[in-house]
Amino acid sequence: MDLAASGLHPEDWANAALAAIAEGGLSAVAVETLASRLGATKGSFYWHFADRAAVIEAAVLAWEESVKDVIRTFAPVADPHERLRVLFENAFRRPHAGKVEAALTAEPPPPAVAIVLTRVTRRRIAFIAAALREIGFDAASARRRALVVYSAYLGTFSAQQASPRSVPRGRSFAPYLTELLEVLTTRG
Amino acid sequence: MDLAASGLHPEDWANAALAAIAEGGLSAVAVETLASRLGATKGSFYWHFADRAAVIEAAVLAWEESVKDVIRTFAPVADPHERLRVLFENAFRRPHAGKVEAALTAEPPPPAVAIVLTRVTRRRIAFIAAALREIGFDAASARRRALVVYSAYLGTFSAQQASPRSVPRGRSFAPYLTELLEVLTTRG
DNA sequence: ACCTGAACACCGTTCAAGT
DNA sequence: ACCTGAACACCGTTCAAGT
Repeated sequence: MDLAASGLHPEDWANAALAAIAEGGLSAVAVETLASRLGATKGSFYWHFADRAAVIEAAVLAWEESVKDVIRTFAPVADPHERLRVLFENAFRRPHAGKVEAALTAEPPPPAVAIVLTRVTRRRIAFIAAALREIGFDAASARRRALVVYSAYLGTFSAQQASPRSVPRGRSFAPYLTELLEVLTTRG
Repeated sequence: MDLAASGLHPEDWANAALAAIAEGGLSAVAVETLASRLGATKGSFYWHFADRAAVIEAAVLAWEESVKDVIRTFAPVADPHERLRVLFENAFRRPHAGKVEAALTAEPPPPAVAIVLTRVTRRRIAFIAAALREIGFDAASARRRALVVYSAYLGTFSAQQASPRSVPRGRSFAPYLTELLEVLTTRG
């Protein structure tokens, strides 16, 4: 395929930026790197975007769409326990799982990014809280537990990054996830 | 106090760098910013440190010492439930709680930083796991739960950063922490 | 409309010169 | 031993010029 074919679209830059964030964090979003990866020059980049911050915002919007897709995919699962399990199994299977979230929460983000990040976070917590209400928790404790579940989800990636050997991987991950969900979604 | 008094020590730079990380993430560690904050010049910085990475490493080592202090402070608490509660209450009270962890896990850190980060992570998980064993969990499930607890701890900061209004703050934080610890440290 | 390549600004880094 | 200030390199950004 001819990546350097004339006619690069903004989405091409945004996707390249999103991939860079997932692999190396925000600091990996370098205009020159993106350009050479797409077979273009820095000047071309500045035709499509005002600055580096703009392509990061576009990348984050693309990320939001992928999150919506995931939620749309798993929302139809009837059993709420099962719904949460497949949701998290899917999430943890991805090679760069949690990298975008980590990159965006590492330092105070620019306002445009913060807005998207907040939207995604609320949508996810609401999705988990809804499942917990179906399980039988009242609204208030469903919200509190949803936050614990989501925090444990985010934090597991951080812990994995911080000390890979401390976090179960591959074959031994399933029992860990089972216990995590059992503990957090069982009514006391 | 005369910050610009001649005789800046490496710890001065390291502490300034650690404060910068806590406030604005790794990208806030700018040699020129540190220098002007200490009333010195960039040239002075490069007398004490080989490069920017070196002061970041020194900052992370200072952070590790503060973590050790915290553990030393709370280790004597006899009741393991109480020990965990005061540990987390203390952690969440700090203004820049979780910022260093977030900054260091946002992207693959340089090897020297990764080593310290792993050390701190393992020490913390071991400390929590020990409390869970005292509570009555067997070694294997104490380790699994300790990881969930620590992940929830880290992730709560991320969620807070991502969507402040989604996370209880101030007066309403105590009940959230109570539920979190109750759920995670109660034997099924 | 879309892209190139050269130029400039900023900050990390070096270093000769000062005390 | 410790620091300054000027110089250089790198990457974000601009822009005149090309197709």
